[in-house]
Amino acid sequence: MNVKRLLSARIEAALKECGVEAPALVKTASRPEYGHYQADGVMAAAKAAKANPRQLAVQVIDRLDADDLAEAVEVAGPGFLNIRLRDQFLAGKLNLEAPLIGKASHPQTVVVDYSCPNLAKEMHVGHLRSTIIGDAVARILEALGHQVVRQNHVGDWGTQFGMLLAHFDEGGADSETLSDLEAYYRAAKVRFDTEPDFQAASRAMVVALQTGEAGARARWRRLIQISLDHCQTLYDRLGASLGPDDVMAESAYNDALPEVIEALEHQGLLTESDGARCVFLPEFERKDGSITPLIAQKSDGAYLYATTDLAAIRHRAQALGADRALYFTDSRQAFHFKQVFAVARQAGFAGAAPSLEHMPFGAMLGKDGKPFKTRDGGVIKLTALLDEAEARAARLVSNKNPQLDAEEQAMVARAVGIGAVKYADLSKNRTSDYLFDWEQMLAFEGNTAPYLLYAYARIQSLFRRGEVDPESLDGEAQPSVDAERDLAFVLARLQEVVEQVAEDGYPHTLCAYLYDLATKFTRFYEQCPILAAEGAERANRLRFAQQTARTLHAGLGLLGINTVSRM
RNA sequence: GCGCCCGUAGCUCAGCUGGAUAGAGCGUUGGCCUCCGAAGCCAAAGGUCAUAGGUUCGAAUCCUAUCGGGCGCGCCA
Repeated sequence: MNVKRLLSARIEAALKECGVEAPALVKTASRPEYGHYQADGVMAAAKAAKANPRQLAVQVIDRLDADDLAEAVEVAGPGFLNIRLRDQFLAGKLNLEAPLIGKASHPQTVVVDYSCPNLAKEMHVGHLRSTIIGDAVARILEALGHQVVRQNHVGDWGTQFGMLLAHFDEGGADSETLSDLEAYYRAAKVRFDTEPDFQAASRAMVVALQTGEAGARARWRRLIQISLDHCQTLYDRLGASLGPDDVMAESAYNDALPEVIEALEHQGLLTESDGARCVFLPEFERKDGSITPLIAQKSDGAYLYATTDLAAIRHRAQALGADRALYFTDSRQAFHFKQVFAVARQAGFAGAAPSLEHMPFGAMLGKDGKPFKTRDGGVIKLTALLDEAEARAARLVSNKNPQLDAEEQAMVARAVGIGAVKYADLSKNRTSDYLFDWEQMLAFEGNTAPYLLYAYARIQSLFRRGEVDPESLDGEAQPSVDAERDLAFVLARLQEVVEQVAEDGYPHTLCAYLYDLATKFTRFYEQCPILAAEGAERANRLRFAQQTARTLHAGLGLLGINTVSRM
């Protein structure tokens, strides 16, 4: 149950009885001495109603029906409502047999467009953000009972494939030597830039591909399959919930592109400009009175990615029946999507639904604050990053826990290393630019995945040592001392945090929540002996431990991070 | 030139539709392992929230300008 929403509803009802319709603006209290939640909406409501905020606050409390959940609701300062929850109410949220996450009352169909690498190249660190953040949001939406349709809109079409296929064709490589896709791409690029004959062959190959010439098509299929397999290996290694069925490549829309143009034409949206067919929407007017066009078809007749994106929107709205379509791409494409979304609405490709939401993320910068590149101007391959992460974690594990057998050490190193990389990315606000730093990305202390995994492992260790079967624990955890109350309050907030992320697509709030949880648990653990306690107290503290373990496991699971019982 | 995003502690970042004394991690300093795992805990130092105005009972948050950074802006994706 979403406690925040429950409180908001109660307070808004009370406000309404006072003759004011206004949002309650409930948030977790800014300071612990203010209680659990605070409602700031009364002040704004009083302002709008030209009433005295403190007087209105008193009236709201008089009419507030919250005795079942709050032990105290008080007016403070200029008109804050401070709310302290009852221990009993918190305990009711901490039932070991109840599901941790409640389903949405109105399940939606949500398309999540993420990862989307270009198949001409190897996946590199730049693909992490879309893949990891999109995956977390997809999992979260699913956990809330929404129907999620993953769409891996991979780039498998366009001029650069002509180059690769020509290289393929001229004996520059065969499928066996494609194990290093990046090197293969670079080799082809060098030839393209230096050999006129090769350049001509490349262009011819594009034409052959587009006209459906059988040989070219066959080679193209082989090439993208190799690349897709490479991606899948990385998805599996990363623990991304993407599979072959989620691939909806650009080329899949090829047949729909003429229809898109036709539809635009039919609605009088197309204008020819310098030979290209464009859509000029008044909302994209510049200061000088000209309009930034969306180019739907080039002067040579070729289509562009805007056209493909329009076709994709039509597919998502009409064939997939999406209520929402979320796009996890970098923020440089913000204007592109703004245009495409506007044109899609105008053309009727999307009606009232789906809501089209670009979920942008910032650029990756180097330590110097400049756009990130390696010394030779290249990029760091994803494989290399994950190798390094696992190697560092393996050293640490063998150091800290040498008694684990080799197989378990390797398993733990994977969980810790991969988890650290993912968490480093997930824990930051996605919209800000991202500073790539090995040390920071592979840190194992402080607010990191290993810290959360460690808290979880300690709980499992506790159960082992106490010979407690956590599955056999049942009932509610009852808080009675402050360390327990603090822990209980965090545990009770999972639902509201998860719902928040489903709405706005910012998984870093879930990370912050889990870190807070692990911190509160560790304090509880330091202050409240569990196994040394006796009888009902011991049983109760074991319930806190188990509820924490369940929440950590579920929360990390939503982020796509696996827990380990020993590390 | 126009547009979008950003500027918070030495470093990396939070700060939720304006709200109470701006918070974490790393790093630094000092404590804590005969005590359920020290990848941990406790404590301390550290901030004119880029700058200058404005709106407001109240501004890191909203508005304007300036400085600084990143990114976009008709036939790449």
